[in-house]
Amino acid sequence: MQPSTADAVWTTEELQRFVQEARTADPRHFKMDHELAEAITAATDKVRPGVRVTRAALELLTELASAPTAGGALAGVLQNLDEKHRRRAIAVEAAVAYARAVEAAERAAVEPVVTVPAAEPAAGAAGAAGEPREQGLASSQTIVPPLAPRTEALAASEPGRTAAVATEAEGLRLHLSSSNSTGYRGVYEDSGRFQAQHWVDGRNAYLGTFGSAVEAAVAYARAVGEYQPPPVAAVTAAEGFQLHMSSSNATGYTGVSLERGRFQARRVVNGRQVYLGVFGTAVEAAVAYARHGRLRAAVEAAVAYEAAVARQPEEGEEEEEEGEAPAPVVEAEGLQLQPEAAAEEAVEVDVAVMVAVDDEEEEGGAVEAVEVVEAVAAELERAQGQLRDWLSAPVVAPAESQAGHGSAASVVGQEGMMAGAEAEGGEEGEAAVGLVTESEGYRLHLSSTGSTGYLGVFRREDCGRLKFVAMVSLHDGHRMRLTYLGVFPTAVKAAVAVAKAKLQSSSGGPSSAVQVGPVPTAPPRRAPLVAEAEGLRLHVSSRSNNTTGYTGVVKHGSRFKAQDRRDGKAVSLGTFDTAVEAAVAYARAVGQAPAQGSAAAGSEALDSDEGEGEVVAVGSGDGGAALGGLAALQARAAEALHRMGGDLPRHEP
DNA sequence: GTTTGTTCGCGTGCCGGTCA
DNA sequence: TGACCGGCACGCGAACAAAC
Repeated sequence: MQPSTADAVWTTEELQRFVQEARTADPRHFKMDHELAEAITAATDKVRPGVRVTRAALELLTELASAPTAGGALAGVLQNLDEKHRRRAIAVEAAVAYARAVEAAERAAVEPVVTVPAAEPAAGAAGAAGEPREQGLASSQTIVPPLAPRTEALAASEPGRTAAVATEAEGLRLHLSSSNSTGYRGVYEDSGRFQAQHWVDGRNAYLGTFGSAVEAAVAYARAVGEYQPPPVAAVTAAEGFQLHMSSSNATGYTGVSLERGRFQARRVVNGRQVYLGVFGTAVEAAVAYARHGRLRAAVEAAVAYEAAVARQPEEGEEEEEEGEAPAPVVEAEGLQLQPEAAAEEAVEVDVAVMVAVDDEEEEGGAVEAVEVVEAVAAELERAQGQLRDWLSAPVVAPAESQAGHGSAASVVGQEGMMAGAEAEGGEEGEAAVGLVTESEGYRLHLSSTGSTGYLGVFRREDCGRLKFVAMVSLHDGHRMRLTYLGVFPTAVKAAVAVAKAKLQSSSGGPSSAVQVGPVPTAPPRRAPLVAEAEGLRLHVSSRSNNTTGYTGVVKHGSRFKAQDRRDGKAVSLGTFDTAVEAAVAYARAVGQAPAQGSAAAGSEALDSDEGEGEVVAVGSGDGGAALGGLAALQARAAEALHRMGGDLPRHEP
């Protein structure tokens, strides 16, 4: 849809400044995907300086900048995820936001939506505008802008590259170098990433590897002593969180300590230190500390509710539990937790509401949990770890996360493919044999860290009897909702409830990242090879000594390494959880496989070799959607950029 | 001879433990 | 609560082997 001309109130400079600010404000975010970071700059470079683009474009860029924290309560969840999972989630969000931003920029540049007020000069006055304007465009005229010229810095410093060389970032001056290919002193490109090094006393000090040259240059500038730290004390709130200030802490924030040049956040829970992560800035760490407090309050509230429900008279087995909806209104941590009979005794705990209970209120005793029994309190610690895993459900459960639990668990998580689940359903075998991966026609969500082995399933001992509590976290398009599903006599039944809930949630649209649902009646005998993924044709290898099935992909421990050959040397393209991801990286680096060549050939070869090889195509929207959409979006964005006269930075084949 | 796969070793930094 | 320390997993490149 074409925005109205009255909507076009932002200048290109404002957009570019916005992107730059976003990059410096959250370098970790942009570090996630170097190409995206480069491309977003390139995208805005394509818009002629001085012209106005739509407010919609800016809003999309806002979305990009806030991608790691989008979704309110969801951000709190993401922050507490394992870093690996979080990176992936952020990368996907960033990809989506990026593609939208490019799309908007494309609209602004290609479609006649770029407007210049007739009353003022086009470039100069518009470029000088520092603040967004909401009005004065009634007489504006619509033009089709020419393709944007490259910036002066870009043209002068790095012809052929799409990103400009910044001279300043994060409050310090960067060291430029005309002899260095990256444009920055002490910064070297290595396998598509940028390594910062500093020579001290004749030794080369490693400063870190970064996704962009600017970030590496910032690290170098810091190392040589030109870093001017921001006024930490002035930042008392960020990302919607009230930060915990501390006068005794060198960083200025409670729970934040400087660890080898980075900032580590920890929090004490039940007498134990909980590691919250390492961050580039003290403010980020402080935000993680505050965020953890809120998440903890949310978990406590849910568990408190569960405890209250459990105290209701139980008259036997699951039938009674499912048939009766104990509908107590429980107040815990300042929350009203009310069961909904219409939702099969589920109670929705609105995380967005829960996180509104700030730590200060909690610690001040303004509200107090209702009789959280000691057993529940002990369970909390375990539940927190499990909840983190569970909330990370958009990433398919690690394939080998359940070592020792048998093959039933190991078949789950193969890039969303419906792998063969040999395990027999039924709770009888769950303890002795291994985790059940399917039951009642549903594929169960496994957890690598939870005490029960299932996502969203919590173990609880009640009056000497072991019970299993099921909870599920669903995103309704606006915010995260934590839903209590009930108490079940077995972990499998609880896991089925979780799978059902997730399936119902995902059936509303194709965006569900985790493929749940009835298990196919005739699963493949082995994990099939994927011929296409993320919009790329993969290189399927027919070599007999290839163990992964993909050219350029080798097994590296429990993970998969993608490597390319350049000038006879092996160049690592990264390591990945799955062979498909590594194959995608390889295809992206060297180009796609021939249209109907290697994939089919590989399939045939495998078929002939073992008689059970299979090649399937994985499109976006299925189990691989979390990553699957990334390349497709990038491809779309690249095409858009190409039409605008530029290209995404890309590895040369 | 060239291309591709495997193995190995090193450096880095994440993460948990301990102590003041 | 903050600071320090150590173990270990991971990323990466180099060297070598194997296949084409």
